[in-house]
Amino acid sequence: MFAALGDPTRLRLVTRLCGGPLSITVLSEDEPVTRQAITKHLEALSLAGLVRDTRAGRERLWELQPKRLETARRTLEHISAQWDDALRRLAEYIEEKE
Amino acid sequence: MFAALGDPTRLRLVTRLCGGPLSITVLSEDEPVTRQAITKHLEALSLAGLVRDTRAGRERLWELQPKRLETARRTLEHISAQWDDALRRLAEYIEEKE
DNA sequence: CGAATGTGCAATAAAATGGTTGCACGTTGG
DNA sequence: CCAACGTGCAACCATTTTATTGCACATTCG
Repeated sequence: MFAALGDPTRLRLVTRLCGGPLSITVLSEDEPVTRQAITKHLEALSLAGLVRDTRAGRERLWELQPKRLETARRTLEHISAQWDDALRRLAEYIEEKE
Repeated sequence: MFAALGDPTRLRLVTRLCGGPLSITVLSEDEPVTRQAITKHLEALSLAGLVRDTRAGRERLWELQPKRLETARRTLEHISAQWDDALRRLAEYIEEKE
């Protein structure tokens, strides 16, 4: 999932989808790459569980699926917390030594 | 930075560094790839501002630099928040319509 | 109906990525 | 001192990723 958000184009797509569902063509308009490239990026995001698509006539609408964002956030929090612990232990160790 | 955390080996390195600074050789011992590969991963993490290195004699110690993790977390929070807003607006819109 | 629109699929090309080997160089400890 | 250890650097290879082009298919609207 971090890999999915790691591409600048995909991160941009995610932020644009914050405003609500959009079609492939609309998403392509403000990007410097072709529609097909955008499709592949959306499929990558879908594989990571970050977005999902709905068919509406001849359009394919993509929308955010923010549950996975929560898990990513928790992972980062976990790492931060562990690091804080490590720092605390290190401080205690130094104090003990002196 | 999401790209930096996107590689499984690098994410593993980050979690291992939660316990405190470690040298390249030590980090390589539990990984299936060569020391040089680990070096490249550490440099990628360094470029993203996630870790930093200190020289200690002939060793090079790497440690976490968790400030950037905070900004990443905030980014995810921001995206989640925007999405919540969008959902709320959508709900209001539908209600208004009926 | 027929043209325009929105999309899907396949082949391909170019670039980035992840990994390796081989060797050189500084540091440390007996 | 010198052998072992920890690291740096460069060349190189394979795979994956990113993006393109060309064409086909379905849907909508005048």
